[in-house]
Amino acid sequence: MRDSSEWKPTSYRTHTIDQVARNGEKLVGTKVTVAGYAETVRGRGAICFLMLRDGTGKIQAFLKKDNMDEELFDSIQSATRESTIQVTGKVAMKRAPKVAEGDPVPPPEFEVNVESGDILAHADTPLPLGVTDDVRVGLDVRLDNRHLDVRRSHVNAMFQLRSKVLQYGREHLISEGFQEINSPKIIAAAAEGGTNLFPMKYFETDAYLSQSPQLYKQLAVLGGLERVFEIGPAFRAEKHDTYRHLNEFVSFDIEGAWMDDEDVMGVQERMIHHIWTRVLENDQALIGAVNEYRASQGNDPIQVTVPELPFPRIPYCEAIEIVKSGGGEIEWGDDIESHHCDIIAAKYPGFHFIPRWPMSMKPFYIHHKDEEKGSSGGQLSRGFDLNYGRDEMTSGGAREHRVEVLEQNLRDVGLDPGDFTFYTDGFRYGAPPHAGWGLGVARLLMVLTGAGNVREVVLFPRDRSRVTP
RNA sequence: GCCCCGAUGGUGUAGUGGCCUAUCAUGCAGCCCUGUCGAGGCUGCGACCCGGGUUCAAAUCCCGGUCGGGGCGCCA
Repeated sequence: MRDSSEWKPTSYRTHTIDQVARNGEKLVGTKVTVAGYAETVRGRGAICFLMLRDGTGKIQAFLKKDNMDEELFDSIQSATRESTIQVTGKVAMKRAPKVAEGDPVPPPEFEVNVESGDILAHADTPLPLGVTDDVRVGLDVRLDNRHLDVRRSHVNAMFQLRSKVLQYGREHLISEGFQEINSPKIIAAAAEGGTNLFPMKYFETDAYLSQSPQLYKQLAVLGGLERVFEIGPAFRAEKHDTYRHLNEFVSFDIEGAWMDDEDVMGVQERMIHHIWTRVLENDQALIGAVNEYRASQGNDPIQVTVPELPFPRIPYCEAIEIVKSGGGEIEWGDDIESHHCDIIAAKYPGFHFIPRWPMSMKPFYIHHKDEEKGSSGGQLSRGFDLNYGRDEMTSGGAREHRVEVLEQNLRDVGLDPGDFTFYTDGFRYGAPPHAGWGLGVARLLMVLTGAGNVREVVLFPRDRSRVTP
C-alpha cells in the first residue's frame, strides 16, 4: 500500500495506521490517535475487536468495557461496517494467534488499546457491495458504487499503479528534455477528421470537445518549445462498446522537433522500459495486492516483465504478409483489423511497432516521402502504431512540415484548407521537421495490471451508456 | 451503425412449464460463546426487471419496453 512513513499528523490522527503497524515496537505504550473505516467489528459483550483500515494499512483496535466510556463502547460495538471511526489509546503488542503445531509463528503484530474515540460517520446497511466480501461483484454494480469499490484493496492498488505509471512516464520524458503543456479541450473544428466529435455550445458559437491535442502540440513545437508532452483527456463520440474503448479517455501525447518516426519510437520504447523497470523496483506490493485478488478468483498472477529493447518493428508490408501466411484474408491497403492482429500477436506477443502504413490510411498531417512505395506501388507514410498483443496502444508518426504538401493532403481527404488556417499558418514561417505519438494510458495500464477491461483502470469511465457517477 | 447474449434477496448465484410458500454463498438482524484474528455456534430477514400474451398451470414459453453484457466496425 501507500508509503506514509513521511506523512505528517493531521487534525484527525497522530499517526497513519501503517505508521503504527510498522513501528509498533517503538510505539508500545505510546498514546496514539488513528482513524479509519471499520472493516469488521467482532465481539459482543465486555470486549470488542475493531479492525480499522485507512489508505495506508489496517490495525486492530481492542476495546474493553472497563477501560472506557460505556456508551462509547456500546456505540462502537454496534457500529456498521465501513463506518469511519477515530480511536485513541496506547499501542500494545497483540496476543499471538493460535497456530497449528508445526506452522510458522507469524511476526509480532500491534494493536491499539482504546481509551476514547468517536464515530465520525455512520455507514448505512446493507452495503451495495461488500468491501471484503468473498463474492464476485459485477462491473456495473462496481461502477455505480465506485466510492466503495475503490476501497477494495486490489482496486485501490490498480489506481495507485495508474498514478505510478503517469509519474514514471513524466519522469522519463522530462529526463529526455520534454516539457509539459496543456492544450485547449474546447475547439472550433475537427482536429483530425475521421472520428465523430461531441458538439457543444460555446456562448453563441458552435464548438466541440477536443478529440486529440494533435494540432496544438504541433503548434507548440512549431513555436519553438522543442519537445513537449501532454497528459490530458480526449473525447470521441463513437458508439463503440468494447473492453478497450471509452468516449472520454486520457491520452499521453508527445511531440518533438527535429525528430522523425524512428526517433519518437525510440522515445516511446525507452519510456515504457523505464515505467516497467520502476514498477518492478518499487511497486511489488501493489502488484502483490492485485495478484492476491487474482488468486482468489482462480486467475494466474501477473508478472512485471521489463520488455527488451528495441521493440520489434514489423513494417506494414511485412505485417500484411504475416497475416496472409497465417491464413488471414487481407490485401495491401486494407486496415489491419483485430482478428488480423491476433495472427501477428501469435508471432509477436509483446510490444511491437507497426511502421510505414499506406498514406491513404493515415491522417493528413502524417509525413510521407514520395520515393517510399509499397509492394503494389501505393504511397507509404511515416505513420506507425504500437501494439501489445492484439491491442493498439499508440498511433504516431513523423508529421508533414511542408505547408503546400499539408494543404494538398487536406484536399485529398476532402477537407478545406481554409478551415485549418489556425493550424497551417503555423507552418508558413519556417517549420522544423517533427514527430510524435499519442498513447492510451488506460490501455497501457491494462497490459501492466492484467485488467481485462479499460473500465477497471479508469475511475469514472464514460462509455456509450454511462455518464454517472 | 451491425450481430449475438443476458436480467432471481444488498451482492454473487442454482433453476429449461407443475417437484419453487425458489438453492447455495455472502450480507443484514438478534442470541450464545469468545483476546477474537478468514473467529465459531444457533435463530431469523431478504429476490424471480417492467408491461402484455400463451397455458388448467410461467422465474421458466412468446411479443414489446427498459437496463446490462459480449463481439464487429472505428480508434488510443
